[in-house]
Amino acid sequence: MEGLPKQYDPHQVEKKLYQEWEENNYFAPRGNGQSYTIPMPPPNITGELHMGHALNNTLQDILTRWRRMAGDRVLWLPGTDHASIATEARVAATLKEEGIEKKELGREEFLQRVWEWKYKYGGMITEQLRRLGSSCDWSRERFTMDEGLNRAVIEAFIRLYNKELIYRGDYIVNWCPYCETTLSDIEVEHEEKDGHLYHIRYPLADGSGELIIATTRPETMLGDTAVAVNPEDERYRGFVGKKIILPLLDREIPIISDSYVDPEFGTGALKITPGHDPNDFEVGRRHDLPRINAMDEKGIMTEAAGPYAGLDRYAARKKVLADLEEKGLLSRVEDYEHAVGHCYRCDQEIEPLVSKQWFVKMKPLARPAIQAVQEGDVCFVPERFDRIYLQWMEEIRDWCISRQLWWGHRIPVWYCQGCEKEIVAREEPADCPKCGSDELEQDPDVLDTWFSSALWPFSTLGWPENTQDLQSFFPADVLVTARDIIFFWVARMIFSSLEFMDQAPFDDVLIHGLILDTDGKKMSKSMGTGIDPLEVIDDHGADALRFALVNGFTLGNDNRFRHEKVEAGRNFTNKLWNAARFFLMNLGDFDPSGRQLNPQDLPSRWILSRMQTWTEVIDEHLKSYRFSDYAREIYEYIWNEFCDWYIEMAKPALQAEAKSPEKEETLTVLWHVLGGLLKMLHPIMPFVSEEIWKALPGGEGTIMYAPWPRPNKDLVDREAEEEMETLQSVIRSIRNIRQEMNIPPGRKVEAKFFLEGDQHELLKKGKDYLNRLAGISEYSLYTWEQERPEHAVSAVTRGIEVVLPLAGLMDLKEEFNRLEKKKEKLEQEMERVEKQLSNPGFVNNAPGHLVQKEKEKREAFKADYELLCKRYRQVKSALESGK
RNA sequence: GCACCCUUAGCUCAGUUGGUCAGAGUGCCUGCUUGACAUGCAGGAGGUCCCCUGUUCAAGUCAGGGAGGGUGCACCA
Repeated sequence: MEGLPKQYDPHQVEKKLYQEWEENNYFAPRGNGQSYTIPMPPPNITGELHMGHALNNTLQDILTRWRRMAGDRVLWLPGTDHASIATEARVAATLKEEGIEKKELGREEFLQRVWEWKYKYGGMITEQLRRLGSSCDWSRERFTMDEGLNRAVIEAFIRLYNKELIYRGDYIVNWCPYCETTLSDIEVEHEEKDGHLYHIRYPLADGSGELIIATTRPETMLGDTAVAVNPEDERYRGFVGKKIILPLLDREIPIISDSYVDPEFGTGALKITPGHDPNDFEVGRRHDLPRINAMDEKGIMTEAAGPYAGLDRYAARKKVLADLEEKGLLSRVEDYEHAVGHCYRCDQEIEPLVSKQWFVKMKPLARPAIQAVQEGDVCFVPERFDRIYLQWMEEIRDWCISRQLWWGHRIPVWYCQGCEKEIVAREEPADCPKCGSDELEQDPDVLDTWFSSALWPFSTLGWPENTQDLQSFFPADVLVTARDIIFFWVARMIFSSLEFMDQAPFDDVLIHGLILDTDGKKMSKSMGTGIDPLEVIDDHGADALRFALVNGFTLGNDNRFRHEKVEAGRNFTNKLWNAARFFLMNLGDFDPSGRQLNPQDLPSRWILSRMQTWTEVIDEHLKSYRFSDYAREIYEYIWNEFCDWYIEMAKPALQAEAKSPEKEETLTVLWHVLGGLLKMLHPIMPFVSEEIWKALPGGEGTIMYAPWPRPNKDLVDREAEEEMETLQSVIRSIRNIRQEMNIPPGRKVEAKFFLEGDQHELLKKGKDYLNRLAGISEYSLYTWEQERPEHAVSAVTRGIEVVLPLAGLMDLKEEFNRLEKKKEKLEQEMERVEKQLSNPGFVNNAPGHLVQKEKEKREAFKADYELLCKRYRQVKSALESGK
């Protein structure tokens, strides 16, 4: 084993281990423990692994590996999402580069190409997830467009349709003229834009005057069918019912009154364009106004726009303004900042447009979904996200689900060309059930991608079939996802699951924030500020990346990515690697497996006792999803307790050449503790923990199924912990003195300890450790009362006065100053304790154990203080007499 | 406009239900080729926990107000 390299090299390890895990099918659920399910948020097939994915999947993997070791029958179910718009746009763009237009290719041929593209590139991200170490069950991998999921989508559509929760109708929708499809409300992103508010004169038909209306979008006036004023508005009361001339087109339109109009805004007169504004659409419905589509699907003005027909919307705006100006109808232009909707995929301005679309009626579905969260069937972690969810759910509007795209689940509706009957069916019907015509045409549109994602927690398990998997693994235990997807996905899964499964899809929803760049900005591919997780893995290994992503972050908050954190993670893997190396180098032919733990020496009693605390603490953190605490704590146990203290203290016993009971016991304890630490580390650092595990005696098989450590009360040893703390404190005091006195590390010194009788034994036991860790060659023990040497440096801790006689090496004056500082500090602390204890409010109201604690503290301080003062006086008088 | 988050050491951030909570990593300073590890070891310096006012025996921690930074939702054209 001495062949182990001095530095841990993840490249040698990660690929090999992952392959082994996957080949052995370790990721699939096994055993007959209780089931534990996590549905993986399916990344888009167009996607490449970014830091968000890396964080998201690290968290899921931690839970998965932890529960698996704890004995659960764990299913972490992976897959990918077909992402209609993104994929269609991507493939269309690729074709365009070859000089092929999507429309020329035709639907069937185009879809053929998309599938080809999917097979070629769609698996890329799943390969990348493997590099991260994700232990999801690839044998159950699903794709939102695979056959089973398609069945689920059609079933869902039909059931909702039959309950009249899906309907088709003419409504105003969000339209992206670039993608040429509708978008749901949440797919529109509002951005504040500097624009203008144009005040336009509309002359009255009877020539008796004019009204001035204000608009940010003058080109839409071409579709105006009314001007509205508030019924309460005195200024315009006489105008209601009159006709007004729409400038440029000279169309006569009515002046109506509607309380929607805000008299305070602009001039108080509002142009009404039911065809191109959602609010105006509603006004139009109330007043039975005609709807004019002045703009088409590409944002080009239609025939209805008269002379402006054929212009695109931006050109039309310019021309409309120029013409108004020329005619003197533009009364005023003011700067105005307003929110403009943009397509979340292509970032083009969206256009409100009236068209015939399919919608899901949301109110009846939202009600139980609200209840589920209110009643705690679904818990958001952190809790505050339930308010965000509820607020959205309570104000939800109907969901437009049809998309004018080819790539996606085709809407299972056929229209009879003979009698116009609408036929909803699982399979293509042969003829119309009403009129018998066989001329049927399927709706050309596909469904919103999120319609299929909404079914993910159960469609992936076989629904609508009542499969074994569905019975075993539904509902899921946890969903881990990013904040920006709560509405798109989480909300929709909840109401879909309640509707189709009659149950919430998962118990807990973990919401994590974004990984920001070093400057605290959102990482952006186009800006080049993204950091590629794969590069980080190449440089430092997946374990280091995982650790960096989890350590020091709070669930739900954004977190800056820093290279230093990855380096810290890498250093940690290396530290552990070398601790293991040390153990293996000392192992010889010793086989610790099967040996009883019966620790006699102090460090062993101590570390085993500490380990019982670790196992409890770590488990608690994981149970409460405190990933950061888990990472920090395991780091601390390994580095600061196991490596810094236990290994160092184990060295004397191990250095004995011959086999000895001490040596064997120490090896047994080292083996046991190291194994336990590896297991507790495994969820977050799966590779290095497995690699070391395999090198340990008895480490056959995989750490993935090594039993999760449980606390053993018999090994808890408070006395050992107390004694160890004292010993550590003494060693630290000596190190401190040595450093301050510039004693070279190699130089051994002599010490005198002044202490109470019951501590003599401890110091005697500590001989080897004091020698090794504090450089104390010889020492002698005295009682508190005995005489101290004058020319010496001293420190007091835990009732022990450490005295290093350093005549010649020290300056008495300096020592005096040192003591004075220590004395002052101790006085301050004593004062604080004294104040607490003399406060009747505290003594009477605080819990008893806290009062007790303060009292004990007071006693301990007092003892130390007396020692310190005695020494202080001695040095002081020595100084004075020396003058 | 409404809601939420953040403000703690030079930097990046932890601090569960109020009671050693003033922490970690990194950076900085001082020593160290100590036979696991210089991706390391040892020691050290660094903070009005944004400000104000309350509640309490006790407040980074709770309440109210304010300042600065960020995000989401909704928009009156």
